[in-house]
Amino acid sequence: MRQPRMDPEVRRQQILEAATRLIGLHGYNGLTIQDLAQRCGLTNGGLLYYFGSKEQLLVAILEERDRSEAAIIHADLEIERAASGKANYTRSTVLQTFRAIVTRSVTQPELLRFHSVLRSEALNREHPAYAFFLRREVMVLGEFTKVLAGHVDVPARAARQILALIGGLEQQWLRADMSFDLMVEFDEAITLILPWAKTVLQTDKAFVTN
Amino acid sequence: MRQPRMDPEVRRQQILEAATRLIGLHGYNGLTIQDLAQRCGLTNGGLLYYFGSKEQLLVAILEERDRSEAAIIHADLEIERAASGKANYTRSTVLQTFRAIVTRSVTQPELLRFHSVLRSEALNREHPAYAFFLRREVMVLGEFTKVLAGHVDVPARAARQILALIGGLEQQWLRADMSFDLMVEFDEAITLILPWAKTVLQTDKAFVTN
Amino acid sequence: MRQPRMDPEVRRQQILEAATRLIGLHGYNGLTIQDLAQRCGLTNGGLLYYFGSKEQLLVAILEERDRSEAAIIHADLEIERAASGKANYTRSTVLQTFRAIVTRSVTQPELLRFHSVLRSEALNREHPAYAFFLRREVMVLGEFTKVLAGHVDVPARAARQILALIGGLEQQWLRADMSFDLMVEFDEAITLILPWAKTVLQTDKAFVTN
Amino acid sequence: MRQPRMDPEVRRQQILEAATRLIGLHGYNGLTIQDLAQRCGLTNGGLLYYFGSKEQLLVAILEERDRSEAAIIHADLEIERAASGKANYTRSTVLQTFRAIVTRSVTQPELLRFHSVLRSEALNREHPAYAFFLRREVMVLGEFTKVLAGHVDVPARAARQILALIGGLEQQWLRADMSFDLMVEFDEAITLILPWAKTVLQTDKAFVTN
DNA sequence: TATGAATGAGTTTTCATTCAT
DNA sequence: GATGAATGAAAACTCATTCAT
Repeated sequence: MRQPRMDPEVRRQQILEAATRLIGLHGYNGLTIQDLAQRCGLTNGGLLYYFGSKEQLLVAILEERDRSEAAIIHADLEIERAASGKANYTRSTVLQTFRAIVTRSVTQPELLRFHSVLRSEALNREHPAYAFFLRREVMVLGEFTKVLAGHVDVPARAARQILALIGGLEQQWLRADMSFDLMVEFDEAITLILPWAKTVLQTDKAFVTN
Repeated sequence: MRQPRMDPEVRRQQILEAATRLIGLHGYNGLTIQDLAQRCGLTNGGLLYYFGSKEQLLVAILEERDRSEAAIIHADLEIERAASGKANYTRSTVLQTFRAIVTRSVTQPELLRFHSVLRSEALNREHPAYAFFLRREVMVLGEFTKVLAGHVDVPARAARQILALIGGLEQQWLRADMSFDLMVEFDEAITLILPWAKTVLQTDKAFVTN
Repeated sequence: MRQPRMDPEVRRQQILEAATRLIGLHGYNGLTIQDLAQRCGLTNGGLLYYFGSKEQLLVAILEERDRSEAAIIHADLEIERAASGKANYTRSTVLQTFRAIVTRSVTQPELLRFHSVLRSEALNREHPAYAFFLRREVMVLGEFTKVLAGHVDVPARAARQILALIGGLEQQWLRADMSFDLMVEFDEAITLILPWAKTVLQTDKAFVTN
Repeated sequence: MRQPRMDPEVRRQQILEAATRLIGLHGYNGLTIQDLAQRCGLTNGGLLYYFGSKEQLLVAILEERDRSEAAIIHADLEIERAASGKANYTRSTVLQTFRAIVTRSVTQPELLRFHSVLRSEALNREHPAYAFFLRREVMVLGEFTKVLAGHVDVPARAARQILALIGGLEQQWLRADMSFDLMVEFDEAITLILPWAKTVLQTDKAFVTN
């Protein structure tokens, strides 16, 4: 027993993080338990002790993501609207909803890589993450649509467009080795759909700065 | 010798097509020579007789794609501009350039799947298709930029946006099992960037109909 | 500590019983510590705390069997003969000796399964139960031979035959999912070797009934 | 490629034989592909090339057995009876039917070991050979019953007894390391059920000798 | 009395590849 | 122009066992 026995919760997190990174590099199919275990400093069996199987490991990652993401975003929005008492969200909130997603991608490119790669791999109905990403896409589109209510002509369509823009720009950003400013490009792009975005952005920034 | 000895070129094409389909389903990592060979009605060795190795097979597919795609698009454009004698492309041509891509995706969803899946898998520098897709993205963005000259404020940026929109909408379309009209969604989306698109479309259609 | 800390002796018995059942199903090779531990509601390590190793667990089961079986049979017989003062056993005792074995199998089919399966698996010299079953077969044949003295021409041969019949019928009974009356079949079979068996049986029964 | 490429049919037979021997020693659960492959002078994969999986290997063995056994016995019997024109078999044939089985066991102890061990292991409904041995036992009992018609009071019962005797004696023989004469013991035992057996045996032998 | 993390060896199976025929 | 036997490496997973706590 060479491995200096770690706090199990810490170890779990360590594994999840390493797995997320590796899937971001090679996809789920390209991930090998052996490689992952080695990078975590344990044996094959030692790793599977935590998650039982490769697929369950994936599920664990996705669940973790779900917890830390969708829930939070949704909750934030609800609170804001409840507080305001109005039917629709403010322009600032709408913009922040979308920008928050991109901000996260910029600050955590490994997570972005993970999503970008796995999401495409999971286009196949038999992929273990297929259902997850299908469900999630429906949910995100729904959420976007709600958020956009009152701000565009056809909210569902705009939701599609924004989601497409985010995903598409992110992928270009990764392929270009993050050599352009994703945030700037997104801000420009969102202006196509929400023409008032630029003004709001400047106002918000001014507000923050002062 | 069960296999009724086929014309080698036909056989090659058959293999390439089957491989394209399978990569569209499982990615390059998920593709197995065994599976592919079986579906082509020949043995492992028989298949490798044609392509030497799995990676060379991938290269062959990509080369084939290159030939049948970029070349054609580019050539068409050049011809058009040369004929017109002007510096910029006509609105109709610009629109057709982008629509042609989407049209191809709609009419050949298996090719779309192949690109969608492989493009993401190839985000990794070590992936055998990494260089291909990097090169290609640069080229496409360049082409788009040129085409957009004189039609938008910042052509390079619009190129980015259009490419992102196409890729993003395509992926949504695949995940939704092609249950919405991709062409319509694209036409709506392109209007955000090229406000005159709708008019041109109607005119063109009228022209075609009459 | 989920397990409600049990009386260690009770726990030991619980483990032995579960192990007996599982070996009856999958043999010793097919038994896994993991499975056994789970069914006993404790962990791998917890189980091995009791028996040290898989092989020692098997030994423990066999010892337990030895204690509760051969010993008892043998003792009963000795008492009977000592009491009677004669050199040979009475017909009733002879018959009861063999019937007792079958009765046990009928009333405890899980034990029968255990013996049936393990006995065959242990035909291999390297099997951890090889010596046990070899010793035991010699002993049983010897016991049978002694018991049969004066009742058949060649007691050792009859012992062989009876042992074969019991084992063979038992296995048929198990394979047929206990769908015929093993006791009846045995009583009929034993009559081939001990022609007076039927009469004795009827007399004994009459005696019991009245 | 160290292995001097063998005639595939010969290789198949070699594998089947080695597998039969190993299963006779360790059972199906105790058989490992690795061990088997090594003894055949091939790698794991090389072996599985022939049979696909461990279970399919077992199936192949059982099918081979079926072909070379039941079929032959049955055919022989039918021919004999058809030739004689009578409803029942002759005493000599009846006896030969049973003796043939034992003879085979004596001359091919590895086959006997295989059957003895696997038959018990396969008492479990989930064992891959369960169905095979169930079907086979039903068939054998049926065959025996037919053969015994006209020669004993209750043919089905006698069939049971004979099958039990054969199986039981065989197992004793194996455990005793073949140190007694199984054929003799069987001939003595069958006399219990077919009292004329001894006479027939002597007559047959005399006939053969003269 | 156990648990629970971890090992090391081994399991079946898969895969890309090779090469004699 | 292919087949078909075989390899070698690696895949995911299992298992008996160990040992600090």
